[in-house]
Amino acid sequence: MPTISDVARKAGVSTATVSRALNGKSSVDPVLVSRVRIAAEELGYHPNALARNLRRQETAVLALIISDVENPFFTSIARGVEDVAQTAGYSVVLCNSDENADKERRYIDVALQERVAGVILSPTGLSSGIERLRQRGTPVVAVDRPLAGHGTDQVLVDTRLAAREATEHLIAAGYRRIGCVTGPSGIRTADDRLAGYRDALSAAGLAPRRERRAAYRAAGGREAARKLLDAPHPPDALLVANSAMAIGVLEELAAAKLRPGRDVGVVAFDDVPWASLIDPPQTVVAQPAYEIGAEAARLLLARIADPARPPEARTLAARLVERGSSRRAPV
Amino acid sequence: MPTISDVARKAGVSTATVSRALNGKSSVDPVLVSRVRIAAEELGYHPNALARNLRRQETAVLALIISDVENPFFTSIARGVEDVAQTAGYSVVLCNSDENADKERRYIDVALQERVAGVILSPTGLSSGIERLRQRGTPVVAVDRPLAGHGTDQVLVDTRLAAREATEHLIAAGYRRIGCVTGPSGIRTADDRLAGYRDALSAAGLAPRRERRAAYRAAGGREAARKLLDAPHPPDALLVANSAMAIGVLEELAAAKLRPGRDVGVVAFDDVPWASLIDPPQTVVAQPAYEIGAEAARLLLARIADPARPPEARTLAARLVERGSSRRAPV
DNA sequence: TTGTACGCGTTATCAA
DNA sequence: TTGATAACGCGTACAA
Repeated sequence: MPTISDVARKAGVSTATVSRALNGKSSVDPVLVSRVRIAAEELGYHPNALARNLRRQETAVLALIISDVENPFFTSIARGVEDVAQTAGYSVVLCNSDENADKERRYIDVALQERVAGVILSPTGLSSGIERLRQRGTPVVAVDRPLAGHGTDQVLVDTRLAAREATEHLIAAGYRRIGCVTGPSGIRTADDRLAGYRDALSAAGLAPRRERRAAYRAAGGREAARKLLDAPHPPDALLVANSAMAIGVLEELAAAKLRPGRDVGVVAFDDVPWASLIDPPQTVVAQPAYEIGAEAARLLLARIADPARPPEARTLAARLVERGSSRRAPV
Repeated sequence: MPTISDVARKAGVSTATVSRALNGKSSVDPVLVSRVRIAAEELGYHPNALARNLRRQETAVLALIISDVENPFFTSIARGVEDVAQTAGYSVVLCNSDENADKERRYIDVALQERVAGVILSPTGLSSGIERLRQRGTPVVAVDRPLAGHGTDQVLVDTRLAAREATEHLIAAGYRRIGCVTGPSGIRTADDRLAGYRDALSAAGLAPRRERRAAYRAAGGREAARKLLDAPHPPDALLVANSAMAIGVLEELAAAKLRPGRDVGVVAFDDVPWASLIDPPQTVVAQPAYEIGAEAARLLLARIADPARPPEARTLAARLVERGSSRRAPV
């Protein structure tokens, strides 16, 4: 592990000159520059980022804290963030909070301790850790879910409206006993999608509601669907708030010999790659995940560059993609 | 951004005592400990990991460099790594090399500069960057694909054998014109799966081979499938080397009105969550992705603890999961 | 243009 | 048990 002074010694110059030569800041004699370059190369010298950042009081790394690495929605966001960050010379550290407030707090602590330049996160809940970021002045951008208290940059989707439109689409298709499978209370997207569902039902004068909450995972969807189907007046259609849950729901429907688009209408959030592959193809609410990530990264970089700029909240629109699962078979 | 000396001043002790109190190393007067704790809390003190690591000459972060964040196989690996690392007090930095040697090299550089404690990676190709890690003495574990030159810890899958068995399964089902859709030349898994396919064909005395390489993505699968299907004697079954490619292949088959398990047999690598959801359910080669990650993390931690221990290469087995897509309809 | 010397925030050594 | 102090490796005033 050669240091800058090893290089200096080998090149016959001072450490200051090595630093300047390698960073191309101040003007250095071209002859010395190449001597330094060669020495560094021969020694296999890699500048110590720890020391450099300690000295510079800044890091070129962004932390992205998402709630589920296995959810394609979030990995698409990650790609968006990465592409933008990359071109600006930043690295991205991906952290998986696993929809767990404790893990989220731990990762925020790590981000704080590592002195990352900024944080992008999809808040798990009320998110206590966030205040410490604010207090330390670390730039933060919330994605997918809003952060309580204003003054935060955010990139969200009008998910309540999207849920309402999806439900209205089911109503328009002729379904009348529409149910909703959503995530845990407290997770904003889960609450908003449920609210949108209720909006549509109320507007259409439909009752009663058939609602079920469960974990944002396949097992949760399976469980919720089973309970809904076992109830006295089971739903004839389902709005599912998350693609992982949709897997469980579809499994449960198959087990009950209920075919989507014929026996029961189904619309699920997120246009995953396999949505058009299943039979029948799945009607989905497509969220612009990649763009959310890219936009969040842009916002974060802008704030790092100018901490005083007014906070921005961008809301992107989702798009209903109609496929076979929400059709209603002729009676 | 309060420092350790702010805390020391406020608690009326030396910085050394603060350090000791907060790290619980040496024995400190309990009274002082609580005074320090309170002072730190009130100040909102977060130790500067940069300074700490610079001093300690070590970091508690692992870098995981994978070739595709959007591939469920790799995100499962990530979870395995994370779970093991977490319990050992390490954080995991996830990097997406995107099957791109340049990006891989850049991330290896970052890992080197940030002085991470160790690296787990799925090598993109010949991987030149790796030597610099070795040379610097940074522990490395290869996953999914081997690293040229011995002396590296590795966690692999006997993917050639798995491909052979999958092909034999198709043969046993009655298919005779079996084709193979695999990834780019140079990516070891792509090469090995192709080799396994050839093994089976040779052993059964079947010819000619119907092979096609393309990018490990849906578009690649689509393109490969189309070319194979357009050929003079199109295949009656397909072995697909990757789940992303499988999406493209299935789309292409649907477009050609070819139904898996009836018109054409299909086996694909990786038991993705939706494999049993499509119609017919997809026969897959299930790789123990989570376990690969967990094992790699264990190996890495062991090497960090003891750099002198002999390198280990673990090979895990894949499992063929028979479902509908590889059945052969009665003639 | 180059070199000397200090400080970034910690932890570890050594005395007290 | 505690405190003063020297590193860790780098960037950058300041002086030459």
